Amino acid sequence: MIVDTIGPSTAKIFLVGEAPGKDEDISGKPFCGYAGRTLNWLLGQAGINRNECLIGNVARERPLSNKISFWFQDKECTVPKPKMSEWIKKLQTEIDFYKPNVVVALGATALWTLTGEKYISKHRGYVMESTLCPGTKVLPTYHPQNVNYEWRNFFSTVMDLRKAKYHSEFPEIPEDRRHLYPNVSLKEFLMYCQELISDNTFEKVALDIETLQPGCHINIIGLSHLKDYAMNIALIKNKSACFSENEEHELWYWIDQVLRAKKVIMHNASFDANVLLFHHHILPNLYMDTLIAAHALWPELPRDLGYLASLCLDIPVWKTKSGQDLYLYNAGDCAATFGIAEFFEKEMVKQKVDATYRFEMSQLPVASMLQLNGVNVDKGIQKQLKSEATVVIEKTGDDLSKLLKIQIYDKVTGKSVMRSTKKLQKILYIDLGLPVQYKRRKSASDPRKITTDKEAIARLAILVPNNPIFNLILEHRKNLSLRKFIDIETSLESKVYTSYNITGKKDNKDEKKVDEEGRKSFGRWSSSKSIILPFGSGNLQNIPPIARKMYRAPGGFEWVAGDLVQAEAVVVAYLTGDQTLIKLYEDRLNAPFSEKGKYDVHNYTASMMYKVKLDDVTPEQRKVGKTLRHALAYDAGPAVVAARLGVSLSEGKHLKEIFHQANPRLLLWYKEIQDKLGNDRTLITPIGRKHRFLDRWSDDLWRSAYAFLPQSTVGDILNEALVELYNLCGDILDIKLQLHDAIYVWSPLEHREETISYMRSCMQRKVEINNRVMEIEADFKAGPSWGEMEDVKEA
DNA sequence: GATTTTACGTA
DNA sequence: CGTACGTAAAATCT
Repeated sequence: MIVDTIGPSTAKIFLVGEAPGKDEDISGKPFCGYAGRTLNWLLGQAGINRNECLIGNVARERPLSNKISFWFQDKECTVPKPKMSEWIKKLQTEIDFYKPNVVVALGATALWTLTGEKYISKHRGYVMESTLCPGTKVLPTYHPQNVNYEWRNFFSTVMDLRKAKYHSEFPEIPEDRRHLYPNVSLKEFLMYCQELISDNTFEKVALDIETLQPGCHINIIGLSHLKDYAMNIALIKNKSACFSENEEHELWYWIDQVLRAKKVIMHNASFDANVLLFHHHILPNLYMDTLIAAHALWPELPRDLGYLASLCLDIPVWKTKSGQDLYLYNAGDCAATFGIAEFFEKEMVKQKVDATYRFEMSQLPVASMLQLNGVNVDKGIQKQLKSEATVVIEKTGDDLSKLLKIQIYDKVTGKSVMRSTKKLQKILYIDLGLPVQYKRRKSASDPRKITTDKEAIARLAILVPNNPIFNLILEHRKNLSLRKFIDIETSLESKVYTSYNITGKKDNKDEKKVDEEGRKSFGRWSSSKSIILPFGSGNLQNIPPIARKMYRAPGGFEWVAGDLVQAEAVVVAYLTGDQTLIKLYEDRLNAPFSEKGKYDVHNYTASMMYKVKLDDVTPEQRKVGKTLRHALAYDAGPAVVAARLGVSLSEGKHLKEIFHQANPRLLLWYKEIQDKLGNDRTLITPIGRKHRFLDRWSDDLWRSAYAFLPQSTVGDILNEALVELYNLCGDILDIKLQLHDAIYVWSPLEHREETISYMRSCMQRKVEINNRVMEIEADFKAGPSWGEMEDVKEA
């Protein structure tokens, strides 16, 4: 059935979708099915009255199997079939006739039809001029059906529709008021700096640098003092310096003056400010990091400038030709950063996230210090560990070669077959005919995937007893993996470095993937390769214990670590209001060191589960208690419990049941979280950090939410401690690592007690949860290397 | 050569 | 159907 455009001829907004679906095909009306209901809801959120809009689709008939490509001649959907061409002309006529103030392109097909552009995620939120109807204003956003599939796009779509409502009041396409001065002369840039300094009406500047690899040498530096003004200058072109030493000296002098005199705004100061400090010894008067502000406001959303500008500003897309004119691109970034900062100042107060923002900003100095200081590697031990791993790899490889009668190593590349999933699948499941193992699925509706991961190999080892190959495979692969952590490049000072990311690293710079990847970012730091000092394995938060041995303290010093004991479990106890458990933790905290062993939460759990006295709990029962305490804080399934304990599925189910009987508050807490999510999809931690859960309403979302509160709370407590420790004794204590719930430092051998005392006073923080004051105990280890630390016994 | 998938390490 | 994170190499696509 033909589905034509409907709505009042006086409409200021014209909503254009893709093609009719099943319900539309039956009724002959656009957006009357599932997608239509979503559209109504989105419009409601944006304050738009559907009855006042023209609504239609590009295609007027339902395509075969609902695939829009049916109406195109090519897979890329850029060459329409004759029928489609007619419809496009019809749409053009309608727009020219009704003259709406704004046409909202819902989805990629409408975007392409109206503007000739592809990639909806790159263009959404940006006002464009229609190429189909020149002079007509187009605002692209996601198709409602996409919002049904990708719930995280709901927020962006509502923001876009709000912008559309604003733009529906007038027909004019806003002109680009930005004055961008890319690649100016030295004289012009110096004048700009000097004017900025002498004019006190401008108190803020935004800064953005571009750098060359390797080494992150600045080749472009840009400044902006207004949201529609930016200037930049080139320092390096074609690998050679643009200025003489004296000229460059003068340039940096004035940049330094500006960055001291003004409140400086950057997007990702962890990078820009660190490069300025590392290469030019400039310490800007940092006022706002828009990356951190975005994280405080919307931790669940992308944080790249292009995305943020689409939400906060009304400017044209400037990232489309990023490869072509780096100078224009940089100037656009500077101006956008300035504009976004203005928006964020107000929005953060409005959303009451300024405390979270200030807290994250306070973490920048210590994160910066940790990145630039690095961690020393003992080359001798590195070599020894590498050869030990190699011996195991070769031995297990040879044994496997003999047993399987195949060549384990590729003679040309030297690579092991055991790392190739495809080849190993063939060996195990086809050549040997072993039972095929599948990956544990996230949801029962997901497709089953064949796997040869270590869980699968371990299962095979049980299914096929007395076959040595499984252990050999596991041992072989484990050491291949371990060697990757050991065999790393260090700097000339034998150091490795990491970049600690306060907001997490995933920033989805890739426009095509912008709406795919999960963005959680619960407030814990992540650790990734430093591009300023690219030495080491990058992430220092996932080094295996054996590889930690090569990180040794220098003569006269030792590693000291403070660890928040069972931190997440303690937070869960306070959150669930489990009074017995809380008392146990409090008693343990207050007990003298020698008596702490009496207050063992896993013994207690086991005694409650098995209804036996504390003293009668067997080690086996304690293990069960420990496993369940951990797994069920995040609502693990019976299969996982069973697998972890090596028992049957029914036994796993039974254990879950008796655990919940013994800990009834946990299930109530789950329910409480679900109810809170039901209100506004938002949770707030005891520290005051907010997170919205935008994923599809499911067990998955709930489990993620259960994890959020304890994980984020512990992360924040530790970072509060880290900031305080750095501010208090950063000059006398050498802080080396942050591992989510632990802080590692180098301490002079003779000052161990003082070090621990400082660390304890910073780490054991009082936090109010449910009208009780929680304090998580810290315990301490010390030793010559990161991998050889022993508990510090205290009197 | 670029992108996606698989596996694996930590808290 | 624990969560979160980042990296490397293989597999796959263009």
